[in-house]
Amino acid sequence: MPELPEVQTIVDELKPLINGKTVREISIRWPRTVDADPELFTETLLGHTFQRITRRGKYLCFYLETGHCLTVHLRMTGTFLFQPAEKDHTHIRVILGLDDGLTLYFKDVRKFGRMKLWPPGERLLPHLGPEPLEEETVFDVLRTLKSRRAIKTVLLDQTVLAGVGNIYADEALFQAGVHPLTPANGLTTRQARELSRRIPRILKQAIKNKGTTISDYRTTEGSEGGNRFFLDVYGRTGEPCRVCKTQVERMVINNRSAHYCILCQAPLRKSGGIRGK
DNA sequence: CCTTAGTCCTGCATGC
DNA sequence: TGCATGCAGGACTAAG
Repeated sequence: MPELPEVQTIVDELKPLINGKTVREISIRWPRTVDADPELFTETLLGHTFQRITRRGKYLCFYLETGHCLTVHLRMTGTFLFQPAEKDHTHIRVILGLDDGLTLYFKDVRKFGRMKLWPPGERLLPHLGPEPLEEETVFDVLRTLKSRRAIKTVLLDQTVLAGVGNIYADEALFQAGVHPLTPANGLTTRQARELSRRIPRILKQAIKNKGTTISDYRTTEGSEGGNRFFLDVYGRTGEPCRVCKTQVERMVINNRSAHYCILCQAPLRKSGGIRGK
C-alpha cells in the first residue's frame, strides 16, 4: 500500500516527465475512480498543462496552469505507468494522453483509488494533519495528544499526521519500543521523543529506498521499492525479532493488523514509568 | 468522545 | 480441476 514514501517516490519520478506537458486526450475506463462528473473532469483537464506536481500526505497533487489542482489517492493498488505490460490493461482505470506521444496510465486493480479536482484558490485536503517529516513537528503533535485511543490507531489517523500508514506506523513503534496499544495520551515524554525521532527517519530512509513493495506497489518504472528488506516487524509475523529473536506477533487493533515484538515493545507496567501530566 | 461494522473491489489462499 | 468461502485493506460513513 502506498504510504508517504511510496507517493513521494512516484511524485519524484513523474515530475520531470510530465511538468509542462499538456493533456491532449482523456479516457475514463472506470468512472468511479473520478470523484466528479466525468464531463466536467474532462473539460477541466483537456487542453491544460501540468505546472507543478507535489505530495501532501498520501495524495499526489497535480497543479494546472489554470490554478486547478488534481489530487490522486492511490489507496491500496493504484499505480502510474507509462509503459503498461499486456496484462496490465484490464486494470487501467484512467488514461491521460500528453504531448510527445507520452501517455500516463492509472492502473488500479481494486478500484479504490480516487481522483479529485479542486478549483483555483481552494485550500486542498483541509482535513489532513501536518507532514511527519520533521522531528519537532511530530514531537509537538505527539506530546499534546489528549486521546486515550491506542497510539497505533492515532498514528494511522490522517488528521493527526498525514502520510503514515500501517507499515511505517508498526516500524516506528517497534524502533521506539512502544507497544501499539499504549494510550496516546499515556506516552511518556521519552517515548514521544523517541517516536518523533524515528518516524521522520524511517520515512526518509524509505524514500531513499524508493518505497516498500509488499505486493502491488511499483514505482512508475514498474520496479519494486527496495525498502522491504529494511523492515523489522511489518509482515514478519512468526519470524524472529531482529533484536531479541522473540517471534514477531500480530494482533488486530481497530480492524487493522499490527505487528510488534512483545519483548522489545513491552507495555509499561503501572508501577513504573507512566508519568503524570 | 469513542468504537464497530459496513462499503468499496479484486486476487489470492484455503478447504473440500 | 473447480467451486465456494474468506480475507486484506485506506478512507469514509452510519450506527451504537
